[in-house]
Amino acid sequence: MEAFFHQYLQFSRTFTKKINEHIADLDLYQSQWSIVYYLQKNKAATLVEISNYFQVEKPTITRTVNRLEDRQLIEKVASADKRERRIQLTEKGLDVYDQASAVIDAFEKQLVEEIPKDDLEITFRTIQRLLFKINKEESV
Amino acid sequence: MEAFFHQYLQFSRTFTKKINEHIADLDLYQSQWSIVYYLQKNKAATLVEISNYFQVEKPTITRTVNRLEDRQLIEKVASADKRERRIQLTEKGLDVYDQASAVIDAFEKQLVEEIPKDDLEITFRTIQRLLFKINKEESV
DNA sequence: CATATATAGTTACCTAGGTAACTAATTTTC
DNA sequence: GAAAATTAGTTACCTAGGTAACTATATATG
Repeated sequence: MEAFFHQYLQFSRTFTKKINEHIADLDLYQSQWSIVYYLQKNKAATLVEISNYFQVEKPTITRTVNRLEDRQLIEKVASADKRERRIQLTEKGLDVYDQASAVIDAFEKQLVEEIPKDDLEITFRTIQRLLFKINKEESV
Repeated sequence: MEAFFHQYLQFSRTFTKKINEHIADLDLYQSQWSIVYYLQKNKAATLVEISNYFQVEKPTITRTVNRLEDRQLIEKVASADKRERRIQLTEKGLDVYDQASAVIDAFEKQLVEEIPKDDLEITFRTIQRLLFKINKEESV
């Protein structure tokens, strides 16, 4: 079973690295892209919503969002709750989304193109089950 | 297809986090564990051998190996080639291996126990194919 | 054999994940 | 309605991935 998880992490590292290479022209990184992607799909969101969606801790999200804000890819949205930091894509952010989206879609499609649909579905479902199981684990 | 890779990375993050929690008592981290594991299986190795095996860049390996050396879990092995830094586990390192190995084996087994063997095999093979494909990608 | 090239490893610095401890605002509870 | 508890986000600092540029040694080549 060691080999299974070893290989799993191997692909994860390589995949992230390649995504980074593909969007380097846009001065974007994979983790930044994932937030841009989320904001395009969800229009506006708080940091906690993003944190929950990706199951990534808040400080990590804070930092990445700050970088997107520095680059003016996102902007603040008014909110009744003063604790919240609600954000959305700017015009520039949408533009970057469009460009990155094309590159990444092509990359991902090309990656899976020769793999049988059934195998991909089983793989997806298996990872889903692993994810469900690992999330049920009590925190040690 | 976005969902596929999104979920893939999700599990990867959570898995690493849980491994870290499980071996925190041993003052070990997942990446340190992976090198300890490699050295137990391969007796002695150079940093380049480790770097190639995990497909992780040399500076990352240097740093992690330094931490293992600081903790006296590894030691230098004589080498004819003066450029090389050949290392192996110390007694203490072997002891930590035994302890971590037990914890991690149990964790991984429990994670996959309810998943059909066939599904795991297909998943393994599919990731293997993805890995092969992504490694063939010319560097952008 | 002297020079050029390749290889092993390190240093400096970037992004990205984590935890712990904190502030400020909101919600619950008494 | 005041005090307590919860929630949103930040700061500081840890490990872990990356690239670029470097040193030192070993190997190839003319």
